[in-house]
Amino acid sequence: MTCLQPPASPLRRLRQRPTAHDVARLAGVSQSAVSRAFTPGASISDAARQKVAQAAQALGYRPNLIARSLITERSATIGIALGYMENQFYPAILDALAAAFGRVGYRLLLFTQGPYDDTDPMLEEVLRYRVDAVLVASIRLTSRFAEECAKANVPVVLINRRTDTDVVSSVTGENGAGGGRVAAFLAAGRHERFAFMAGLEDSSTSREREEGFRLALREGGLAAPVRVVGHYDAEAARAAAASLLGRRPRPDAIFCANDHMAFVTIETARAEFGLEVGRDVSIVGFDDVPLAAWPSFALTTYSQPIQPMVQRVVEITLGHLAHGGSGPVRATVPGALVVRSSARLPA
Amino acid sequence: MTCLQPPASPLRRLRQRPTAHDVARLAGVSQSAVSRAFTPGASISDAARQKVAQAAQALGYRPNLIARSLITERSATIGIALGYMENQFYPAILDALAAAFGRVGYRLLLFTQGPYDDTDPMLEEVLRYRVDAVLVASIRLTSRFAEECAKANVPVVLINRRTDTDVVSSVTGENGAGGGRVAAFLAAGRHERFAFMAGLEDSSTSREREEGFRLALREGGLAAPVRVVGHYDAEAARAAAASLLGRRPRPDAIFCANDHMAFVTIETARAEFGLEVGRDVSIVGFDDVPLAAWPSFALTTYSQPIQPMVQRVVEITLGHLAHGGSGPVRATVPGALVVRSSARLPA
DNA sequence: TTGAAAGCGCTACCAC
DNA sequence: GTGGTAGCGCTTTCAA
Repeated sequence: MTCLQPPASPLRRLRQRPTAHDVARLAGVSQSAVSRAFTPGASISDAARQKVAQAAQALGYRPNLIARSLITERSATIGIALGYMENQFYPAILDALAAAFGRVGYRLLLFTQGPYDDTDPMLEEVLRYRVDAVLVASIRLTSRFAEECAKANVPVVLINRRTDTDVVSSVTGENGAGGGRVAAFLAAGRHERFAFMAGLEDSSTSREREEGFRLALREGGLAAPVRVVGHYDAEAARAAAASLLGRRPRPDAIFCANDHMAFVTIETARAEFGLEVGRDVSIVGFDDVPLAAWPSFALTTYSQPIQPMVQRVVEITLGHLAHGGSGPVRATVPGALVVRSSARLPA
Repeated sequence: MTCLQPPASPLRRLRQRPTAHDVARLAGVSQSAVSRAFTPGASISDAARQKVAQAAQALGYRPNLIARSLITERSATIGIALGYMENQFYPAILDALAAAFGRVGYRLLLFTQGPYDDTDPMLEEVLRYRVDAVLVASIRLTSRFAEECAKANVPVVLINRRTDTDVVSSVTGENGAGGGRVAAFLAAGRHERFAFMAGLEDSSTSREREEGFRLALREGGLAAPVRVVGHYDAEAARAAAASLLGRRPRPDAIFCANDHMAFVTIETARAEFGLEVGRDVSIVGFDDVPLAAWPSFALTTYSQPIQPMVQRVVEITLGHLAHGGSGPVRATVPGALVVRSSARLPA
């Protein structure tokens, strides 16, 4: 009895996944035809497409996107560098980004801070994976990162962050204007002793919000705010809030650089100082994450609307992908002051 | 003057990324040597490695992981199907998974519910991308999903979910035991009118927690709980909580199938019914997400510790990847009752 | 230790 | 509309 198994070709490992060749053989067409059958808009007859579909079905064939990527030089994959999931803003935007990019045929490949001390090894990784673009949210990036990506011709879009120089695209909320609007609202509420809780010192977002806040206070002839730093971190924010609330005289209006720190400040005011938020002290945030609307917080905050931001990110990314040479775009998405009850209302 | 540019090879598009060939030429070695220089543990002399490293540096060369994957049949990528980011448990576990898999050389490719009505088109996608394994958290999966992945020889690990049959690996918390422990605690606190808020009807997690809860109540000779369904969703949970709290007599102990619904129930009890949680009504959750520890909620809950769960997921996944044929593993990670003040304490 | 050569599964191009 | 063929950038033999 002769052996019926085909002689294993030299390099062939125990392969079980059917290839386009297998499908072609079964369908009685060429391998090119199989490729065309799986390429929308390719020139192929209905009959051929039908036969291929049937054979593929029978074999459980699925086109290998890895092989396709090798040729097309497009991986249909977008790298996203992200961390700080404790802040509800980031899970929310991640979810929306994955959905929006999914709709136009891209998947997100996640890069968290991971085991690196520094972001640069992550940069190596992200570029080796040949992602079509890189999104950066909530992570400090070295200037080398943007340079290397530019050199490798991989577009970068920053989310909720900017660089000082205009070299890379970004989508942010109305940081300066929002900070100013918060100041005006608190001033109208007859507050007198202002405070600002910064995020990270090198965060453009925190800086811009602070500048807008300070500027509007100054223009209103009001006292400059006391300043503490919460590092966007729950523990640090708690300490910062405690130092602020322990001062005499106590500030009567605290503007936190994001909602996450504002929640911590509210918790601290209540639990450690026995204050009633919105009466004894006013606390305002920035972002308008879902939690802000919950009655326990009822946080007055300046919104950064997720959907419009994601929309801009997608547009800008696809724009870069389409006409590679286009310059960076710095988009600002309008928000609005959402008035709830964590800050005293104007009379 | 002769043209110094090399004649463009037929298929060559405007390529700018240097390849191993380019590096080899500059370093004066073979392309194989370049490959070996970037393969840990390959047999290559220090001198050669040095020359290659230098040339690679000069050219800005990065190995193309796509090309490597085509040969090795490993993409170093793990698909993760996930949604429901509003529940803090999922961002937290995603973050931890990305870090843990990053440490062993894998990236996560994100698949959200996306534009699909049904999860099956997502299945197609995930398998075309040739991910090495699939993680499923918080998404209903059709039984076809697991079958197809098995057929394609792609291991699947469910997180915080199980299938009824033993066909696929899973990592869950102590759902049954936890539900029982909650019942015992509430019984010891002299509660009398129990209620259970279920998640999704077809969620194994919710069912197991409920069974454990009911069983322990029955064994303690206590009344069976009233039952409502919150669908793991904030709006549905609010309605369910309202219906529960509007009953006469009102339940004095509500066990919610997860923390997220417990928070909503607390909010509803306070804002809509003016109740003091922990005195007028006891509310218990399941998960112990970070928010549960905040003073405003101080939620008594049964924990599902993130790190040990992630550790098990990584172990099981790597196990499947190493010896492909191994059967499914159903791991349970121990938790503990975390007593705070949202439920009346035993006397 | 090294280089030549084959080939992973597919797309792109070319004649027909 | 179709099949043949070259080749994407790499890993993996194999012989030297």
